[in-house]
Amino acid sequence: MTDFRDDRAIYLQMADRICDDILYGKYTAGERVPSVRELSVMLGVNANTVVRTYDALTSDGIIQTRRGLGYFVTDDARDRILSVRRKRFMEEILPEVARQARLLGISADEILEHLK
Amino acid sequence: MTDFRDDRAIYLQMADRICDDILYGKYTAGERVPSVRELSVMLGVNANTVVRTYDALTSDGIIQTRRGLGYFVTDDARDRILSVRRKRFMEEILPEVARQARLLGISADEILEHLK
DNA sequence: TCTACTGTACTATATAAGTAGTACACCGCA
DNA sequence: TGCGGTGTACTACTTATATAGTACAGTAGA
Repeated sequence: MTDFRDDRAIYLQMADRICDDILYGKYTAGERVPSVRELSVMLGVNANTVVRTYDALTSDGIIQTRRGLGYFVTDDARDRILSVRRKRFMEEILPEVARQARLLGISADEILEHLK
Repeated sequence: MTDFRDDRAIYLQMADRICDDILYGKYTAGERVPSVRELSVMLGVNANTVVRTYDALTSDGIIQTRRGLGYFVTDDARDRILSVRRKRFMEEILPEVARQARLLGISADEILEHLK
């Protein structure tokens, strides 16, 4: 049960990591992701929690299941992730960062300093 | 029960808002914050949830209680909040934003564009 | 003193999240 | 065919959140 935040559901954090890995190129289209039991051991998490993660990713069209074989990355997984992530980044994360910076008296230049 | 995210405990989101209000200057040092029952009605939340929020803020030294009177903003509340927020902003939020931007192919200039 | 507010402390219920374990059906391969 | 790995579907238990309601003690002011 290593390095998971306690302020967010583990199965959602795991889903984000899988998506990160797909963006990084660790898992490519058509490729198989670790099995439920494999990943549960790898991350020290219960198998049912992995199932919840894969269920979520499946309903988002990121992966698809082949009974008896495993879960596989869909062809448009990368595009779907990029689309959702970009939208959230622009419409939620950046505005919140701007608000926090204003509240904390941190200048845009100071922020730019730390973005490299 | 208006505008609370479902990915984080309500009592923690409420605590963040109280801190925001203190930074904004809505509540100043020595000033009284809304009573448990008042705030529960204002936000459409159960009174026990407000108690949890105020318990958390109390143990963080942001507010202090006077039985029969209410909860009051401590003298160093603002400093405490700024300290914690700045640390988290610099060490957690900004690095995560940088990572996301790199992953999504968003340039620093493009980010700076949205920070105003 | 009385009243109306305050914090405080309970009990009870419901749901989500996570863990633990078992069982069964499907698939590829030897 | 049999075996091992796979997804799938359960039950059971625990904890954290959140709600609902009640009760009691401290405080200020009429």
